[in-house]
Amino acid sequence: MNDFEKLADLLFPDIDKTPADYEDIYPLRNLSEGAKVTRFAPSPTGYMHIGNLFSCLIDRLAAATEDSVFFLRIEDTDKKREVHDAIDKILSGLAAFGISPTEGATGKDSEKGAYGPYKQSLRKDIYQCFAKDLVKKGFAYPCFCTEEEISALREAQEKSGDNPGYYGKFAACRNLTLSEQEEKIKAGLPYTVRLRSDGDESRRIVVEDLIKGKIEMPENIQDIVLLKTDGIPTYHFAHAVDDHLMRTTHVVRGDEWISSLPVHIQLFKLLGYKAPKFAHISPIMKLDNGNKRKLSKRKDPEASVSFYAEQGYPADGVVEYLMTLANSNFEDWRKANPTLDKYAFPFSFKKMSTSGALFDILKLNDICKNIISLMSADTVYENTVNWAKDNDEELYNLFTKDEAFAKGILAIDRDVPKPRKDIVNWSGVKEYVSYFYNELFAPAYALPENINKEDAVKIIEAYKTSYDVNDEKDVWFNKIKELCEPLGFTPNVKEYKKTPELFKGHVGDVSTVIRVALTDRTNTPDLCSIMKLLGTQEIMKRFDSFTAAMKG
RNA sequence: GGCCCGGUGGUCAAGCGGUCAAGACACCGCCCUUUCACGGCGGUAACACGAGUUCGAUUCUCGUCCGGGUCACCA
Repeated sequence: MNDFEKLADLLFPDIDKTPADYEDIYPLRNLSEGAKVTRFAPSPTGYMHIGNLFSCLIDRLAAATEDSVFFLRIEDTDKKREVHDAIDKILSGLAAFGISPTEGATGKDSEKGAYGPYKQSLRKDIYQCFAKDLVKKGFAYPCFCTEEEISALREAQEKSGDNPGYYGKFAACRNLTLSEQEEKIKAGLPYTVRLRSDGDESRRIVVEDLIKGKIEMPENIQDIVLLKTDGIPTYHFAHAVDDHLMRTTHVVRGDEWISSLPVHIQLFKLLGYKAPKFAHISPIMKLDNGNKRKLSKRKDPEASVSFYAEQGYPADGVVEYLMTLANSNFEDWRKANPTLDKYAFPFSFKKMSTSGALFDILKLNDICKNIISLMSADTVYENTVNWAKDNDEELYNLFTKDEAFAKGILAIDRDVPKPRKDIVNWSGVKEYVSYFYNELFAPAYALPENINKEDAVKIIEAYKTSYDVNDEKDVWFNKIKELCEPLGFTPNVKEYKKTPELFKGHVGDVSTVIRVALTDRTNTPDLCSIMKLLGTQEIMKRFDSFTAAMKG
């Protein structure tokens, strides 16, 4: 037994499995040609960033074939940041956007799949086994430096102009003798397990990134921490071990990870495994004082996926917007296939942008408008009620009190070849329907400048006598036209445009008066439909209030 | 500062040595029209800069500038 082997046993006396054992426990997956294994691996902080959703969506999109695997792994290696029901939050967050992993964590203490456990905190023995193996081979060693010593080292390096870090001649614990190590361990000193880097700064690694293309960087020379003092691995080590054992084929992650690629490549090499393919995605940015920056958890509410739920954005709209950011040809595809499932879209890593896109809420709005315009009134109703239940009690009560009435409002100019696109999100529904409900209707009656109050009163008084709620649209409109001439208006818009000096206005102005009297707006959807919904009694009541207000 | 990545209209972006430099959102105008919306038609607007390579550069190379990321016992 050599010194490395003795050290390994000293460090990990209880670990008796070998990496080969785990090879047998987690065999190669039986995948057909073209199938991929992707994973979403968040840390359970209880917060889901729009960028998390984005990369998760890419994972889902990449794992498109029938037997592809898309699993959820919980990276709970930092106990300081862990939040209580974070896993359920992640799961319900994904579910809200219609994404469900095919394997991995399914709840706080549950999971499915043969490559688990999928919670890193449950895999301690596995990491230690691989760490032990590395120690045995001389690729890792215990480091007894304290945090104070490490930060003192960094300060000294900053002063001397050396690159900061624990490496080469600065790696104090790198060349401890076995007896020195043994002494410290027996004294109970806490230690981390560090990589004994065999990297050489003058050599370069080359990675063919699926999105960015060829990435070339100097080899890693840092003796990075593999296992923290509590025996739990750092991200780097867990990533290499897990993604190998779980047989991940494609690692999709934010491009802030590119800088640690040399470490990861080195780890896979030292462990003796083939590295997966990498796809590093650009962050979603925002313009701030003329500068681009990543959407920030602290400063930007729209950075959190919960923002979109609170605002009542349809989940599909958010996902489809993200898809246009992923592959801009998605828009064309959607136009050509308006009803196909979005996951039928032929996603391509190559078509992903290499630079960070600015988040454009206007574009999101447009996509959502289109999606909602294609929904049936019933669907819009259901979604609005669901949203209002948690976010707008007044709207919820109004809508559920008379379901048919609410659906009637939403049905106006819907289910036609060219539906209206007024609704961007469910929080906007209230404003859209407000004049239908007396609880929300507080008219100020702002008439357009070209119509005076006296004429307005005359129009309404005349119209009151002829209106019949049973009139169909053409009869209804003819009655409004008939109002025109006796009052000095013309039913003929073209005639008015030719000789405006002969008239007080045209039929459009007359309708506007009726519209204002009834809705206090100059712009609304089809007035005839609105009036049928309001009913004769309410109409007459509103006409009276209007004329009273005009006279008073 | 070291190391990476990036830079086409206001935004998202096609492009991959020869194009009048697509399209979408936003904006403006016109048409349709009882209002608004929808829809249709049209418009304003871009290859960061400087050298090279080439008959020819948005496209290839180098440099400059600008932006972003990263340099933890966080992921």
